[in-house]
Amino acid sequence: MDFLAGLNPSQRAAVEQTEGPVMIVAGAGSGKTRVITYRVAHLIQKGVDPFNILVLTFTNKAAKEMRERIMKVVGSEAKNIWMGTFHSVFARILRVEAELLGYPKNFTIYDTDDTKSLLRAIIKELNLDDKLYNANHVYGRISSAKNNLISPQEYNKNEAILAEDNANGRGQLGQIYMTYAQRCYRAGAMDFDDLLFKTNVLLNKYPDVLHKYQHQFKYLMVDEYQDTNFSQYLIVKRLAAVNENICVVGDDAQSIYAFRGANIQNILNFQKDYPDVKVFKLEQNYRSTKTIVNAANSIIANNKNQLEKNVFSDNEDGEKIKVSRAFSDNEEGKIVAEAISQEKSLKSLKYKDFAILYRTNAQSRSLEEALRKINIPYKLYGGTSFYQRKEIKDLIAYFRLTFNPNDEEALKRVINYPRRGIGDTTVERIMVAADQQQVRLWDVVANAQMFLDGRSAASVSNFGLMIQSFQATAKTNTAFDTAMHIAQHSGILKDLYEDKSVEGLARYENIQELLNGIKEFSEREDLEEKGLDIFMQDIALLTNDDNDKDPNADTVSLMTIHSSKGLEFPVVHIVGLEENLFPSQLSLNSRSELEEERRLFYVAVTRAEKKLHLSYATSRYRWGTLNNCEPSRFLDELNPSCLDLDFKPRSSAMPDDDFGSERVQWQRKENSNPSGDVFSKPKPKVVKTTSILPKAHVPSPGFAPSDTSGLQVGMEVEHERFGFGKVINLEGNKPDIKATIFFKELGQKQLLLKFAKLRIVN
DNA sequence: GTCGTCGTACTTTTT
DNA sequence: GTACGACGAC
Repeated sequence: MDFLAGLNPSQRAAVEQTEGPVMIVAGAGSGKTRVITYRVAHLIQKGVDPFNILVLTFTNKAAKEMRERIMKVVGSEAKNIWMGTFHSVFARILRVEAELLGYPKNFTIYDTDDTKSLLRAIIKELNLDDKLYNANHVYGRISSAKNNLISPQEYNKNEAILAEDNANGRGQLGQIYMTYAQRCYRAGAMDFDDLLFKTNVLLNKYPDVLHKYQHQFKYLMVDEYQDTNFSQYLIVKRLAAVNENICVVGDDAQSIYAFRGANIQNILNFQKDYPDVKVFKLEQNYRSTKTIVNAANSIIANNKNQLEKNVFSDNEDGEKIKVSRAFSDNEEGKIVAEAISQEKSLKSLKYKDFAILYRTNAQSRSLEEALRKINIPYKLYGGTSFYQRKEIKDLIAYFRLTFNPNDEEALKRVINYPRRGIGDTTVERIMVAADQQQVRLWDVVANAQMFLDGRSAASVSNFGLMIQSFQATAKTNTAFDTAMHIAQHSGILKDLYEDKSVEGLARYENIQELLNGIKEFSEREDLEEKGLDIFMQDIALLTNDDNDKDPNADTVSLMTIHSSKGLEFPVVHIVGLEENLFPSQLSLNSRSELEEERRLFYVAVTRAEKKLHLSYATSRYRWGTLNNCEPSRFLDELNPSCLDLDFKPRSSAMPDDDFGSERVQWQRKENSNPSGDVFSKPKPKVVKTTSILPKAHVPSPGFAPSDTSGLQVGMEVEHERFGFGKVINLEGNKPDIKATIFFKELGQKQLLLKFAKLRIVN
């Protein structure tokens, strides 16, 4: 157990507390992965059978890395741990139990594209306005229903939901949801949310099944618990109900997936669910410099709903955070690229020590161009992953159809690709026939002569025979041989081969690559079953980084902040710090959404080990047009003593020269932080300000001080001169209550309530 | 039934 | 500026 010696006291305590409910609140960079790894290793060394351990992670990559690290400590035993994402682990369980729920073991997993395409079809069939019933919107609505375990039947009985839909003029949503669920069922398909929803159904409806898994998983661990939704929460709660050996790990400050149903309350309320929970806080950040940790703390202090913790660093102070201003998105790219080039040679770093993080994928373009221009190698993470490419999905659709001929989305995708004379009209007829005769699409295809006539019957029939021949091939051949056979006989390989354009060539190569991947799978020695059906099982759950050809290549990393979670880099550039971009325009409607954006910024900042660069542009192309941009409010929230600005005031003293060298000053630069307290901000000098930063506050019309006796932490107030701010602390007794208020424009100030003239905003 | 052009919506994040 | 779906011509 010598590995325990390398842990600090709180890490070690968390590792050694193996029994009962445990919550580990792990600040950014506090060695969370280490703790989970060692905790699992410790369990195994104590004699717990790895088959009895279930570890749920947020990404496939995290699971893979963790397994490898555990393997280094306890050896190959680690292979037997149940470890993976919620989706992959419960997909695996659902395949075993599928028939109880009326699904085939080979059920298809519909990805987002399949789901949307099916929804579009349903909306069309129901003769609904596809603008009002936008597929994205409908999907979101159904997804959130499922994540809250609301079935179609319950949806259609729920007065509140129906009233809301009706009020929005979308009274048919319940009908769409119902139809969608039926069609998925008929197709033997589950979407992402179904994997969790149906698991809940399974565990709820079949006590013996629940009992089986409760006793199988004697020890549960959930990573990134702050990002779990209600559906996931309930699965965990049910599974843990017998042994209560449940350990959740997370950081409320890094909860960034509420937009897709994650519920931050899951972690905030864990102590209520398990009153005898042992809580461990990992507060020492080993990753970043003091400057970076302090900056991160100053950001997150603006959020109110938090678990109390004090993240600190014993590392060196490090360099200040460089803030750059560009006049356009392209210039921003240039600034970043040049900064990387310079810093690399100055500090003898490698390209892979650098990461560029942005809010939206669309921002990558200008950065890529700038990097290419000065020959900096880079790697783009995220974006369209390998498995989302059209040609890959086409071939996979044939595979899907082979193992699940009822998979209607796959059928529609390839029934006329490559072209075989089965046009929209014929497909339409097949669907109508299936509806009228109450049979599945595949039944119509397989018996085309019974339902269709003449020419189209022949081509559809031939298509059906081809799929049946694939099924026969699959029965007796390895994954690779089957895949190759299908690629050839479907005509896909030929079709792509004949396309001699650059894109066509790339598509052909992608298919080759998929086939190579399947070949490798076929040759694996650690698997008992190597059929193509096994290879196919998790394919819808694989994402971008699964196809990382050369993880050690020396390249700069480009990715969204969301996908950077869990990673770290010596030097990080966060770009596009502009209002309406970061924070996103769509998040400005509510406090909770804005707080999520702020946590996102916190995540971004805490990726950096040594040096952080921030940048924004004053204009940027969006939707093909040039837009003016304001700097992000998040810049104002950073502790100014951590910053190093590359621009000076655009005040009267300094005439504008040109865009590039136009200098603006951040007024707080010079006089920062006399007290040394990272949160206290200096009294502002009254400076003639620019369009960018603090304006002298003009009180709202009719400004009048409120009665502040009922003032509480979290309230928003307006001060006659200091402007708007939020109460972050109250101390002392009446009448000498002292309020700590974080002013939007000026930062943190302490005021005696009996003197301050404050108007309570809300 | 197929191919091409035009119009629209997209830009939040992903299992 | 792109990508996809709708619609019309052949």
